[in-house]
Order: sequence, then structure tokens, then C-alpha cells
Amino acid sequence: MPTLPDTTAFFNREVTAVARDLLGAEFTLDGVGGIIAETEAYHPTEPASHAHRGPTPRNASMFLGPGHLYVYRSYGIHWCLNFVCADGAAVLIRAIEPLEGIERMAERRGLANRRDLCSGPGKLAQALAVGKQHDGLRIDAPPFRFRPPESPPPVVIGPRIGITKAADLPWRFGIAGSAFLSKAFRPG
DNA sequence: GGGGAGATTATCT
DNA sequence: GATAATCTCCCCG
Repeated sequence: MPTLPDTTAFFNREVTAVARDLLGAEFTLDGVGGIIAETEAYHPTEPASHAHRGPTPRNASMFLGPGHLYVYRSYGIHWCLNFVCADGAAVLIRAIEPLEGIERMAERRGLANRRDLCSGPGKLAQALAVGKQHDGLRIDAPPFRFRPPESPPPVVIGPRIGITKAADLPWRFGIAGSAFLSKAFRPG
């Protein structure tokens, strides 16, 4: 009987390594979710991070330690889901391949096309019904289920999307060839 | 299939 | 008062 990987140890590593290793991981909320297909890393030392200027009421959960969730409202409309690492670093979950609870996702999104259910940070938050009530919770306790990948998928890397600061850093990671990404990676 | 405008609100200057 | 880790719809081709 193999020992299950320790979740805190998984997230207590360099944030770009965690972002890459999250690809292929299983994540569900109340049995709704699938396989993480796209992530972005954020570190307090670069200005795109919400933790760049230190702790504030909004980003408090970024400092709870490895294995917690950071959920924030984006553009006053959408919710975005992050997994916290060490020292205020966090990984934004940008896309999930829907596998479980697809019916409920389709209802929440008002869409039938599986490809569009979770292909973006705001979309997947709506599909999984992620909200402020999940900010600061542990990823390895109900209503969540988290399981790291058993074998690493092929990875593509590129610059992060939708930001103006530190936009040159290649800190976006995706499963190569996945049909469920928020946007294609530029070849090269 | 691609580009641009608008929606909407918490947070910080 | 400006900004923001986004999404959808509309127009054009």
C-alpha cells in the first residue's frame, strides 16, 4: 500500500515547479471537476503578484501557507482560483479538462460544449461554483478532492495572459496538445 | 476565426 | 478615481 503524497509538501516548493507539476492533477469540488490543464505561477517578488506589496485584507489567504486556497474577484464579475505555495506565492488555475459532474457544469455555465466549460479561470470557477466562501480553505479537505498526477504529462510553456506587469516571464504552463486550454500556446 | 467594446465591483492610490 | 491574473457578444471577413 503506497503512502499518499503529502499535500503540504507538494505545494511547499518553488512556485513554478508546483505550477508545472499541477498539470495532470485531479481537482474536484463536491464531485465536480476534472484534470488541471493550464496554470500560471505568481511570486511576490514580481509586480503581477497580488502579494507583491505585502499582506492586505484581500490577499490574506496567500500567506496561510502551502496547501490553502486563495479565491478573489476579478474585474468585479468573475472568481479566480489559486493554490497557495510558500511565502505568498500562488498558482492560478486557468483551465480544467471536465471529467466529473459535467451536467452540473453545463447547467451553471449555460453551455453544452464540454470544451468551453472550464477553458479559462473565470469559466472554471463558475463551472465548479468556486466563490468567496472557499477563500482560505485547505485543498486536501472536503468539499475538495486533490490528487497529484501519477505520471507527468507533456508540458508547454509561455508568457502569462491578461497581465500588464512582468508580462514577459514564461510562467504559464499547459498540457501539450490539450483541447481544453484557455488559449493556444504560441509555437516555438 | 479574430479583434474590440462593455459589464461590474473590490481594492488601493 | 483608476485599475484589474476575464468573459461574452457583436461585427467583419
